[in-house]
Amino acid sequence: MLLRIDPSDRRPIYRQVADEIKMLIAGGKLREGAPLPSVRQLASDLGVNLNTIATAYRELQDEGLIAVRHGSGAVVTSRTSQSSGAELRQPLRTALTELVLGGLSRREILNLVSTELNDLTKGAK
Amino acid sequence: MLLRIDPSDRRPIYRQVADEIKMLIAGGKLREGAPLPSVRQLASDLGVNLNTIATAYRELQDEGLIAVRHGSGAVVTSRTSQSSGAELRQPLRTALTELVLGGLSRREILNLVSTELNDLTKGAK
Amino acid sequence: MLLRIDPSDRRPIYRQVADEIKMLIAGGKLREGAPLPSVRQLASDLGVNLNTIATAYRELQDEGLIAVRHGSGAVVTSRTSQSSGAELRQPLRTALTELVLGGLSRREILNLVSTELNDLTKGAK
Amino acid sequence: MLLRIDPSDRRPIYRQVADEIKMLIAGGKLREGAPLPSVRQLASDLGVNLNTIATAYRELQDEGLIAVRHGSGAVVTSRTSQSSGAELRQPLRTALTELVLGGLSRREILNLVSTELNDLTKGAK
DNA sequence: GTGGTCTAGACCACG
DNA sequence: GTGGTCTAGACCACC
Repeated sequence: MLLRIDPSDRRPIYRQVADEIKMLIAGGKLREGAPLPSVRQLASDLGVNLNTIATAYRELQDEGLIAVRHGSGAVVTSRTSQSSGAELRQPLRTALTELVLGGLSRREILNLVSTELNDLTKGAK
Repeated sequence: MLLRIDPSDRRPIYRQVADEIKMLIAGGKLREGAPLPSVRQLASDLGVNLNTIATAYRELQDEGLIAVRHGSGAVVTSRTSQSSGAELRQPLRTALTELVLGGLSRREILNLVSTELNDLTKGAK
Repeated sequence: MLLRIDPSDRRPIYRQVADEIKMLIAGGKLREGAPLPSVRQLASDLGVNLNTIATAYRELQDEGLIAVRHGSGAVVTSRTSQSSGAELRQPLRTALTELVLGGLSRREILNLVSTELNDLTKGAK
Repeated sequence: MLLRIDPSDRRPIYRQVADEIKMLIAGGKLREGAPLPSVRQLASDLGVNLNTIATAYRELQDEGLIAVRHGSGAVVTSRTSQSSGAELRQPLRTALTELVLGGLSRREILNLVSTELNDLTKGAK
């Protein structure tokens, strides 16, 4: 499992971890049933506390993306509940605003979105 | 200045305020030189603490979007410092990941992005 | 013995097994003296670890619902020790609280309880 | 805020706290907008760690029962999302099974449920 | 003042 | 082995 955390990122570590795993799932790199590394293993790999990873896994579990069982680790599940559209659009709006302020044209932004969507699924089996 | 804060939004209030002002600037509704309401005035309008608005203005100032002068209020400036590409792309990636997990197709996402970009500049003078 | 375990159920497997057997006993489908499958047999049927079933049987034994003898399997017994009222009421309270928060009226809840009690004994010989 | 935790209860402390607050909300003793004690205050009152209470509050927040904001504490909100019926019935079934095994008759159980529903709303303004 | 996050370390529950 | 919970204490973010 290749994950990287960035200390300069303003998101808390547990969320960075959860978000990266979400990307792997969204991109098809982690399919339903795929096992995730153990909390201890991943904590050791990333050099963070065990509880930090446990919090990340708990968030993913609450969103229905993984199933965690006591003696047998965590596996990817298909998402059962879907978020409402409104909740999904707010972060998109914020991200697009920053791009516009960054000087990108409408065309450049659409190209960037297209590129990012490709990257997301790049290398999926 | 029409701003609305949403208590159910998970972002802190100061960031909601900063983000909304950013959208107005990005959409051309607030152009260079346009005056912003005073910290005191805006705090009163929104019914929030003075420090909350001050923090929002400080963030905008740090990003080079507004200039704050003692005694003469704040005005919109053209952005001087450009963020690096990586910083701009990370929130976009997170937003797109959620859309993919929400079940939207590539085409639907591109349409949504297009719509949001239109909304951003809707009504700009 | 028809038992089903649900991976998406938050209860540990051993408790799901114990709870299902309890329902069979409470509903009269397993009467005093009825033999239970061996730990090995049930573990095999359900595809779970031997220890998991052993833990379930131990819990049932601790509550006086079954008697386990080396070499001769387990049989249902009449319960000898009665739990105190407080211990029985706490899970009921929690369950009712969730129903109320779920928006069910008092009448709807009483109907639901009645239905569940019927289901419990449905098909008992 | 009168809350009690029971060390002999098998539920973790954070869940006991969350469940008790849920009962107060379900019973109308804590209405929409009512402020909850601060994390530190409640932790001190109950003699448990600050993080334990924070976990309880986070669970309530995730269920949409309270809104927690950084500088201004937690307040009760109306629940927005409703759980599905299946999830609500499983704990009820388990609770009823224990009552049947405890020797209570159908009539006694219905009376007990009725009593508990009364207790839940007892004393609500 | 408020809550949020992280650490180190302990002990328990589960399979 | 696995994850879950709790503690004590630290530091940060928000209002």
